[in-house]
Formats: sequence, structure tokens, C-alpha cells
Amino acid sequence: MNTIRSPQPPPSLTRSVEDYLKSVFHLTSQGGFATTSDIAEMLDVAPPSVSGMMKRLSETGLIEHVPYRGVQLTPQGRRAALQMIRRHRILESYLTSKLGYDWGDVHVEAERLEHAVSEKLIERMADALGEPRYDPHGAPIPTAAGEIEEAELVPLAESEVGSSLVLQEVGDEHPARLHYLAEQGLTPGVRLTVIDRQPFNGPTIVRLGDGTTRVVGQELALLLFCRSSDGE
Amino acid sequence: MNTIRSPQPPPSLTRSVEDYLKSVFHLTSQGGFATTSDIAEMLDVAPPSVSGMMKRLSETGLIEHVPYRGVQLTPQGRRAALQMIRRHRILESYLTSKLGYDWGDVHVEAERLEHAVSEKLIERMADALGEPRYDPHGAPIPTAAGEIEEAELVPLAESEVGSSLVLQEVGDEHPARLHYLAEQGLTPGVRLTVIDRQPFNGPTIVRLGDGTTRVVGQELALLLFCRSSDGE
DNA sequence: ACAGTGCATTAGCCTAGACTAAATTTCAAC
DNA sequence: GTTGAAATTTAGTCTAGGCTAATGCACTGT
Repeated sequence: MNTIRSPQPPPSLTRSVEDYLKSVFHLTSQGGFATTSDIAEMLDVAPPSVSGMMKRLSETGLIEHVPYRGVQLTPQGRRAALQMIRRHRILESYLTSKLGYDWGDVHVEAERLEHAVSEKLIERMADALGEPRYDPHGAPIPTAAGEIEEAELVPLAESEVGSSLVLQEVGDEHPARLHYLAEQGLTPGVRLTVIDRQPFNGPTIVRLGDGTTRVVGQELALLLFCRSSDGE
Repeated sequence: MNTIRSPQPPPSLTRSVEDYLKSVFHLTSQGGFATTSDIAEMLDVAPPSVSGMMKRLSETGLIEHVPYRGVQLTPQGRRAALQMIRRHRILESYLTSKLGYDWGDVHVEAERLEHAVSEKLIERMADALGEPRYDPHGAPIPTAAGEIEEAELVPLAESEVGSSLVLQEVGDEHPARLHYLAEQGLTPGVRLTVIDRQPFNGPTIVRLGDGTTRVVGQELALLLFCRSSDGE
């Protein structure tokens, strides 16, 4: 008996491949190469595992690998990465606004779901949400066509004292930190005035839109990405 | 020239433990053992793959394996299987009522998602739906505690001519057949009176609640599970 | 009772994707 | 320019879960 089973290798990507592409995307967002050890650290795997995967990914044309230097995404790899990022951020948005998830908990759930959802489901969710442009952490959501907004944001920790800012994006996914930030009212969209900063990487002191002040340690202030609100 | 066989088989998708447990559950729902070849056929894998997996599953205590006879679920395996079935059916219900999915399309989507969703997400979905008891195909949804309703249903093909029935469950997941059935108004909940049946496995003729009649071929009539509506 | 048939299992191989240990390359410091 | 440390790649191994081919078991028919 000669039953035909999988007639051709499915075009779908392995779970891990998708994670590797996302990592490379994030690590090269400022330009340059993603290094083996950075990818390894981000995915919590050993460096040789990364080397092996980079070999496979460059054979399939998703990345460009310069030995001993690092990797970059090809246009095809970038498209695949942006698709995953769109999935992730639409899922986070949907879980938050339609199923009552806390913004600290959505990341882990989306991280698993993004590998299993169909394009159709993502588009239905996006539609139900009214095609959101930002996820609950303020990160821009790539369009279905694969375009993503690139804003010039500055971490609060590196902002100028005296400047007026709007908190645009929280660059972190750890539940505990996100809970704390939400308690402090430090969520995307809030207006900030930078009052002062202590020396030697000390905390930044800000006044919020409601007139109250917050003292934000450097570790957290590095995660709060702001845009200037001058002239608004 | 002889056809040259490809030297290596194409990469096939790997079925998870969860899929095996679901198969065993369904194949043993009438009691008895699930056989290796039935499981293999249901999951579209080769019989030796099933033997191998059954070995692993019985080592972890999820199934009882009687060599050359078949397998049954242990209580622990049954719990795991019912959890997967709950996930699947809640997902199907949610996709249908909250995201506008057609009842023919939900199965494939749920099949992938059920391995990725958390318990928490399923319970949120169930809550948003008002704790539904049946999925869009009329199949009972196990409770979070792992209990499932077992109804005595008879396929329309085996119903008595003259009887009054309610279509309770459509035992199929093929989009094309489901679309056709929906067109014919043969969806769970509809009342049927069995008018006649042609001999030699011929079609069953039914009158619907609205007075119209349908001629249902045996293949489909075997998939329409009904309960008696006498005295309603 | 036993031969044949058909299903189940074992044996042996393959790939993906992990790992560790060893070898290689790069680069910075002298 | 050489040297040594750090990063990267290669080599070799492991596991899960597929596969095919070969073998083993059980049941049916004579």
C-alpha cells in the first residue's frame, strides 16, 4: 500500500525559526548585525544552537550570514519577522481589550499563540479591534502589508531635564515591572515633564499630566520610550 | 525509465501527545480498545509511529497498552484528553460567535490553537460565551472539571421511519459537507420527522420543522446524530 | 491442528534542534 | 607584530517523532 502522505514539505515555519527571525529583527532594528551570542541570550539557547540555525536560515534565504560577524535579515526574512510581530501585537491587543487580560500577562500568552494562529484569525481580530496601530505597550503594529512605523523615541533615562514628553512605548514584557508601572500611572500616552535627574545613573524625577510626581530609577527609566511633546 | 523514489521522505508534521490522546478518546468512546491502525489512520501517520508513541504514553501512565490488542486511556489520560476536547470545543464556539467564523472553518483553526492556548484563556473565552454546553456542531463541551455529557444519539441513517427527532450533533468536520448541511438547514436543534427511507442504504427522507422536506443520502445521514423528541 | 493472512511490533534509519567540548577566528593590548 | 581573551564555528552526541522493512502474533478457515 502506497498512501500518499505529506505530498510536499509544508511551507509553514517551525516554531523556532519564527523566534529566531523575530530576535534578529529586534537586534538589528538599529542597523548593523545581530551577533550569535546576542541571539543566544535573547532566546536562552547555547551559541552553537544559534550557529546551526543561522546556517539553515541562510540556506533558505531568510538571513544573510557573514561568518564570525553576524547576521541580517533578507527582505524575505524581514517580511516573515514583521508578520510574526504583527501577530504578536494584534494578539496582545485583542487579549487586553476583548478578554480582560492585564497588560502584564499578555506577552506570554501571545508568545505561544503567535505560532498557531492563521492569517485569517489575525485579520478578524484586527478588524474586531478597529485595526489598532499600537499594542498595549505602545509598540507599533506592522500592517498586514508588512509596514511598520519607525518613531524616534528616547528612553526617559536619557531625556533632557526640563523637556516635555509623552510616554509612547514601554519596552519590556516582565509582568512584575509592568504591574508596577501601571500602578505608578506610567502607561503609554501619559504626559511627562522631566524635573530632574540624580547624578551617577540616578533616578529621573518627572511630573505627570495630573501634576503628581514620580521618581523613576534608571533601570525602569531605560524602558520608558518617549517622544517630545513640544508644541502640542 | 523507472520512476526514481525520492531518497528521503518529505518532512512530515509531527503530531503531539495531545493528538494521540484525543484519538484514543474518540476511538474508545463506545468502550473497548483503540487499535494501532485506527489511530494511525485517524492521525495520518504510519502504524509503527503509533506503536512507538503508545510505548511512551504507557510509560508516562496516560494509557494502558495491551500488546497486539490495543490501548485504553487511564483516568489520567482521560482527564488530559477531555481537557483538550474542552479547549477545542470552546475555541470553536468562540471563533464562531465572537469572530464570525463559519462552522465549516472552525475545526482546522481550533486544531492548531488548542495546543497553544492556556487554561486561563480558555476559561476567559468560556466566560465571555456564558459557559456554553455545546459547540457549533452540537457536540457537548466537557466542563472545566472534566465531566462530559453522554447522550444516547442515533444517526439519522439508522432512525426509525415515522419517528420525531431533534438533530443534536453533526459528527463531521469537513468544511464542504458542513456548508452543504447548513444550506439545507440541517443544523443542530432542528426538528425532523422521518418520512421514509429508500432500501439498500438509500437516502432518508425527512420533513423539517418548517414543513419542507429533505432527501439525505446515507453518507450524510450517518453523520447526523439525533435524539428522540417524543413528548416534547 | 495448522497454514495463511493481516495487523502489531521491532529494528534500524532520518531530520530538526537542542547540547558540550574542541577548534578556529577576531580583535584589542602590548 | 605577537599574544591572549572572547566570540564563533565545527564536531560529535542526544531525544522526539517521523519513516520503511522485517519480524512476530493471533485469528480464521479448512
